[in-house]
Amino acid sequence: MAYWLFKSEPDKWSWEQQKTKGAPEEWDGIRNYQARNFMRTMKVGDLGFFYHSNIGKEVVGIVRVAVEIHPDSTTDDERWECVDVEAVCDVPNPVTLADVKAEPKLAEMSLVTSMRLSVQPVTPAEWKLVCKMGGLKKAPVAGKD
DNA sequence: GCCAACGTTGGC
DNA sequence: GCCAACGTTGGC
Repeated sequence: MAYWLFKSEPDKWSWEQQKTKGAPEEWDGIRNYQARNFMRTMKVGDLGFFYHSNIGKEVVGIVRVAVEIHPDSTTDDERWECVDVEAVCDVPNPVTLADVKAEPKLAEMSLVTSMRLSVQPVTPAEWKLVCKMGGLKKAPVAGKD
């Protein structure tokens, strides 16, 4: 079981839309091999941060992988695949990019080191710390319902 | 809105 | 298989 971070521009697909959906939604539109390769390794029950890029630049919620890798329905190009994710809970105090950069323990986070990667892995230590910074009393654990 | 970083494409 | 040109992402 693993932890991830999913980036979305909120004017394209926001956390509010994800929550309103209330059901698994395709994480489609990924056109980057590295990001796709990470999605290929995801398992049902893996958890991820929902990050708003451009507007907000902050971690606003937590999602769960609900459906493993399958073709991206928004393209006929068979190279592009995606997973489905569903909203789990809010991050009560959104953790901004500035917050992450200001925390030495998070200096190695992909969010900082691989700025343009839209789907990226998060280590268990990073997961716990960002959950704590976000005001969650207990960090959700991947693989549990 | 600008521009730096970086991934992808295509000519050779 | 190199590398210049180009396109996109995303912070500022």
